[in-house]
Amino acid sequence: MKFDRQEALHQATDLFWAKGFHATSMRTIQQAMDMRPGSIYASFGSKEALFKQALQYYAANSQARLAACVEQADSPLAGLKRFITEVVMGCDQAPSSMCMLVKSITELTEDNAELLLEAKRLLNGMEQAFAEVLAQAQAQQQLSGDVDSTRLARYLQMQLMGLRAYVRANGDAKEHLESLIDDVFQFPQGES
Amino acid sequence: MKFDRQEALHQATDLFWAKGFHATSMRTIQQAMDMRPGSIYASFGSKEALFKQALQYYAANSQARLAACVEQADSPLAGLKRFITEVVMGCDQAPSSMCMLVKSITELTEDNAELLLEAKRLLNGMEQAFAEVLAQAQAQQQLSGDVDSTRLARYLQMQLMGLRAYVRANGDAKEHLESLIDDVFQFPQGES
DNA sequence: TTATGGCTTGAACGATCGTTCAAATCCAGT
DNA sequence: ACTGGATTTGAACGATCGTTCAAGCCATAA
Repeated sequence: MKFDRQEALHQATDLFWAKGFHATSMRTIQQAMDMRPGSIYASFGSKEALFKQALQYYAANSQARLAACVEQADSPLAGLKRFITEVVMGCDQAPSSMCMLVKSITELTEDNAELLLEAKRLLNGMEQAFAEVLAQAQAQQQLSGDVDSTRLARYLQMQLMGLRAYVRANGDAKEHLESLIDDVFQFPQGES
Repeated sequence: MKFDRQEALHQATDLFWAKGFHATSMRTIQQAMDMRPGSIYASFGSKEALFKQALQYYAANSQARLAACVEQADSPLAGLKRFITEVVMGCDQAPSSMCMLVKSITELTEDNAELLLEAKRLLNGMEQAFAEVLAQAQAQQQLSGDVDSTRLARYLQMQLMGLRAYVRANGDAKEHLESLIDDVFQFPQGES
């Protein structure tokens, strides 16, 4: 039976996502992966390197899910809304209700500067993906071309961060989520 | 020279705030407090107990600063806006740009259930303080009485979470902060 | 069957973790 | 100056941390 690198990385990602970088020990990772330390270090290098690859794995997955939503839906905007709804409504079944990238940026300091930078970089990639979908919506006249799609994406990202953090802090807010999502999708039209 | 419990707790709070619970070791706390382990354990009990008291110290401070803003300002709403502006604009000089309560709720899991619960409880207290200020504004007819001040406070808290998390993830967003704060203060007037 | 080369194993390393406690120190009351 | 109780000290504990590596295992080629 050959060792499945992808599956092992998936297990590590879920663990890191749930417990964070510092609270996850290599011993629990060894258990979750069903691998011995030597093999893990041969495949992934170190705990930091493994975490970095987990971040990348997570980000790639997220972007793929956004792309799938947009492709399946009738319009870019409907796809985006569906993605956000799925993320927010389903986040109590995920390893953590928070985005793993945001959670990592929250936890990490300059003591792990490289990991912090990578998480920021990947989160920026998500924001750009949002911006591209919004630009698509503008190209199809589903959204006014007056507003800057980059600024809209930034606004959207901030709202999503607030939403998920709030759910994490106060889980019984699920009753209000749909109306909050509707609020978020009434984009601000003001200048600046 | 008598040992200053308040000052020691302040140092510990800033350290926990900056680095989080798991990444802060008792040894660095001993250094920051300039105290030996025996004294710390005699005064605070354990690392968990110390962290809990740090959370309470932080929350009390935050509520006091909100109260001071409201008292100094011309109106409750102006005070609230001033508080939020101060928090958001000054958060790059604080130990962390994130609220310590939110950061703790993000980091902690059921492995430290008691700390997680306490952080949620204290954050809820902040939300209630917001709601009280908003109710004051309604009583003075500065804000429409049609909307539920509790719901408005929840919305405000979520926006503030998003704002600070976004600043943490993308520090060069400060140019957009004022307009974002203005957006936040155009409360949603829709039903439920 | 045997030799070879790469992968897996798990005991063990030094460092650091949170925590304890006997000894040293301090200070108020006589 | 002396004493007694409270406080402070810092060495040391067992546990666990991330990591290493010699030894064992197994599939393939001769």
